[in-house]
Amino acid sequence: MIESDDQTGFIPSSDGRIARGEITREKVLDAAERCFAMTGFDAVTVRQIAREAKVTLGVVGFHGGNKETLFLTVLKRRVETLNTLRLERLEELKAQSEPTIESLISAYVTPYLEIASRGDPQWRAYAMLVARIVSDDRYYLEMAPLYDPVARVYLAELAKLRPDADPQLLATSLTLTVSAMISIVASQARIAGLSDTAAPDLPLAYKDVLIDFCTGGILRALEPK
Amino acid sequence: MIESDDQTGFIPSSDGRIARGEITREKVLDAAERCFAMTGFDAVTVRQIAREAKVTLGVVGFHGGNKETLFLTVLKRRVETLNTLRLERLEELKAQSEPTIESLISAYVTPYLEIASRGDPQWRAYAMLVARIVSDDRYYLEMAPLYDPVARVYLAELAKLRPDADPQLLATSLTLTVSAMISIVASQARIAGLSDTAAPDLPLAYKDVLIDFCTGGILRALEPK
DNA sequence: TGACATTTTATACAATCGTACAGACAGTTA
DNA sequence: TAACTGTCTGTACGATTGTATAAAATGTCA
Repeated sequence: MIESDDQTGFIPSSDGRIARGEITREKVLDAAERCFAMTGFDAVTVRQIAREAKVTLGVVGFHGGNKETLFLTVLKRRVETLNTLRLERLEELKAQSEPTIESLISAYVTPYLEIASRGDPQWRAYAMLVARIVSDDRYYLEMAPLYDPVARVYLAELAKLRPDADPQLLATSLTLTVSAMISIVASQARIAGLSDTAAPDLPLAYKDVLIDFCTGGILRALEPK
Repeated sequence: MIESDDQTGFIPSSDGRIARGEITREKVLDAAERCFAMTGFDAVTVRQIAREAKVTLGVVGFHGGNKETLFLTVLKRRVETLNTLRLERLEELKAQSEPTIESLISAYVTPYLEIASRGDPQWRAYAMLVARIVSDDRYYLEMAPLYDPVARVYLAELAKLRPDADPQLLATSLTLTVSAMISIVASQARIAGLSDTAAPDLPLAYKDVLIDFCTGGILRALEPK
């Protein structure tokens, strides 16, 4: 049904070092990323992914393995990038001046919003996928070792600013911040629905509200009674 | 395999007006509620629901209809109750004194936390199910007419308190509040994971932090720059 | 009692699922 | 060229899916 695309069978042998299937592999991972982001793990069919990637069924298995393996591969593929962005922002922050709660929140939140707002639909899909799995405890055990370390770094910075604050209160505050951040990307339909005017669709447009909301929230939550 | 239970075939014919299958119907809906809450729509099997309800496969279809119909029935079954609770709280509030942002947030958030903290595992399951669908735009169109009207009532109250605030800012603030509330129930594993101490598992225990966080957040988000 | 409506059982069905694999194909190396 | 490795196609498999339905069971009512 679908005509063979331009690059079918093309191999970048100029270098000779790039494995022949590397391009196909990425097509598969990209397609899987889009599919999983759209409807979640269970609703997605391996055949759907194949169709989306414009490859045959067997290729998905060849490059992606198990459906579950494929899912985890997709998730882990970009974790490093996001984590690095967050840590870099933090370092810049600390190099310039003393961090504040607001600037910490900004440093944590901005990379994710930027990723979700990029032109690249692939990064946007990844952002939605993250939103999907973060709000589901089923995946927590699998995902915790990937994301929590960076969260703990930020948690430590918050603790430096509020040495007397209850650690559990700090953890809760950060979790609430994360879920607020996530909902900017995941619940855009609801935001647009409750505003009667057409709401902007780029997550970055909500950056200031989000940062204000989370900063104000943390400040008040940590305030000694 | 499973022995016939105590009440198999029992009919409350004392009244005679209660349909014979009403008990079975509720067993099916309850089981479906628990299953859908646990893993979401797509991962659940009609046969799983039947097993959970301790009825045969056909009974699920007889009382619940389609899998999708069953899902919607389960969702709609308790909406009225939750909405009423929220509106009652609001009325009490307005009767006593002038509402504040904090008291409004409390009135909106508390019923949900209480429902999720009840001993009744069924209500708890419903709370988790709501958390699942709220954070998924796939269900928004179906759910908006059920939940949004009450949200709009609260939105109007907020607007009364801050007449000059941008309506879109108000809508965003409320959405962030909702997602924070939801995450208290849905992301308990993550909260517990980031706190190193064992965190309490009753959502109501987080009521104060949540209200502080959301009020502080809204106050700062609405603050004129 | 016997006709009746409702509920439950048991089974069947086509469709689709994830996975596996033999063979065709392509490009590299000897 | 021939052997070889990595990639891809096509198809097949058993398992499981959602749904439908005939027949049995159950309780009601005349």
